[in-house]
Amino acid sequence: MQSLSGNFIAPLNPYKLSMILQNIIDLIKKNVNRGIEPEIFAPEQEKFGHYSTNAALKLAKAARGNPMITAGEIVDKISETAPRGFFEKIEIAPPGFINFWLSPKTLQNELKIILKQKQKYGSSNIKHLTSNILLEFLSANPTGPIHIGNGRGAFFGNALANILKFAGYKVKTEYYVNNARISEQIKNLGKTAVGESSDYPYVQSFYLNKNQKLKKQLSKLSSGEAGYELANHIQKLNRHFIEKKLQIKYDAFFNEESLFKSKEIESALKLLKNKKLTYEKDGALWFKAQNFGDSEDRVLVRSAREAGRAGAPTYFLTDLAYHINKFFKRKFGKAIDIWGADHHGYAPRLKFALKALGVKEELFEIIITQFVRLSAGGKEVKMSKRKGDIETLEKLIDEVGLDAARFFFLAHSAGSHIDFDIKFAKERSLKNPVYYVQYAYVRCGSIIRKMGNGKWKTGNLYLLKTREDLNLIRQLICFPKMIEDIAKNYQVHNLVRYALELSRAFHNFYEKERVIGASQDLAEARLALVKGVQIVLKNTLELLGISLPKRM
RNA sequence: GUCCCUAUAGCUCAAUGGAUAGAGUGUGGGCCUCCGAAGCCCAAGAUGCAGGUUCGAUUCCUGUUGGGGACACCA
Repeated sequence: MQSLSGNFIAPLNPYKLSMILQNIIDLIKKNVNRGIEPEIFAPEQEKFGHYSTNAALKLAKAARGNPMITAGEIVDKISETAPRGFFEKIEIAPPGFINFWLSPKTLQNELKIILKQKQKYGSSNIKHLTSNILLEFLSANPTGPIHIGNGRGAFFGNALANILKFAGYKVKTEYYVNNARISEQIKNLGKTAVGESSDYPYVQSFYLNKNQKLKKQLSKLSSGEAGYELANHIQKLNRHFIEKKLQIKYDAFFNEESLFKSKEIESALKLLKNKKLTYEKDGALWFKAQNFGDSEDRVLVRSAREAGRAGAPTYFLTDLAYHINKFFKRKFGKAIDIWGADHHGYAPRLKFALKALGVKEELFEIIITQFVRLSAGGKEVKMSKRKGDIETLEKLIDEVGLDAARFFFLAHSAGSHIDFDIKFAKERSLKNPVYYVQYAYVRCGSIIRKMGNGKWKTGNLYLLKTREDLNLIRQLICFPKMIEDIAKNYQVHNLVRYALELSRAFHNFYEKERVIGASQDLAEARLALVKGVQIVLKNTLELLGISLPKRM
């Protein structure tokens, strides 16, 4: 049986919860075999305390010991060295969990910190090692409107960027515009515009019929130029929609076409050739993807197999040049791409290529968002740009509202398929849980408004000791750890669930306890608590991009 | 055929290998002389199937069945 070594470093007053928890983790880690990460988490059930750790279970497993005995040792060590009065109770529960109850004093101290830090509560300004991140998301093709499926990437990317920045990372957001003149989709778009083909049948009804001037102008151009001009027109409309209606601002829009103007396509090719990663076959130039684990080699430059396209770069090459630009020209420390599931099969080759060029695997992450399956009254609706039956995101937002749409998309993990019934979207939007959260915020504001400004002191927080009081504080103080976790695991939907849980704790408090009408001392203390809830709800909703109504 | 995602309550979704699998919605029943009832409380209701690893599996592995998707010198 091993015993614990090392000391718990007690922080000075005022107690800082995050430091104490970190100390516990560090103490445990010192005593645990490498590769085992003990976890401290907020258990779902109240009776398991404010925080809980499985450290003893992990430690005992590694050492083949008895978890209950190991837990006892850990508890001895912690209670020996923790600041006096920090914990109310520490308990060991079978099969070996250690449950911590913070003392009312600790909880109340944390509330003081919330009131003091306000909009900064939960944020961090620690300089992270993998700072300077480029986050690319949405990047819808400029050949049509933003559709409902794009909504996932849009809201997810935007919220993730907010969270990463809040957590202290340096992040730039970017939108990649696939508008290269040489690409087949732009050419086909042009042919459709001048009436030489009908690859994009909705172009007439969506764009040209509404804009005769543009139609006339395009008809004078070659199909290639018409495609480029139309793509730029569509992109302009899409960007306007993204910025004005979705209220998503990007740091940059990057044009695919610019990679040709700057000759970065050629230099990317040169780089690959110099590293001997290419070969010629059947008149095309190939990347040796198999050498890096891909199932087959991939074409970089086309052969004359398709008339008129010999020597043209594939999308793979332009996309690779774009990522070379991210890493080597602009020198981002890390790139995160958010892609729709229809591109998932394409992810490996890009990863292999960047790996071949020396980019460490963990510095290039691709997050795949799964499909949104559309139905109408239970019947599935197929989205096909070609057929012209497009369900635009704009139409959806006009029907259900931006907040409800955002909340719905963000509530689901990126990797899960979601079903969306258009027919019931509006009806369901009235029951959208976003209103549950916003209503909690409105109730906070209502109490604060009624109490009036300036007439009350912060109050004696030690009077907050009912079940509802303490439970509410318990929810509040989870916020910083929540942010920290999401910045690492990108599980944005956890923040949505947190918003719901905090709101629930508040609604419960609201039903069972009084603020106005309590004795003056208690009313002051509860007012402070309500202000704390308002602060954390505001921080949460702002990160998610949900509006904060004063009245509903 | 190969590969990726997925299967949890009537429906839509949660659950970094942990404790009695949570919410919303729907269904049934309660709560406003009291800070806004867009709220609160109570009830019934679920891990596709078969094995394996583990003190412990919704989670990991194998097989199987069903759903979605990708397999271009399109993007």
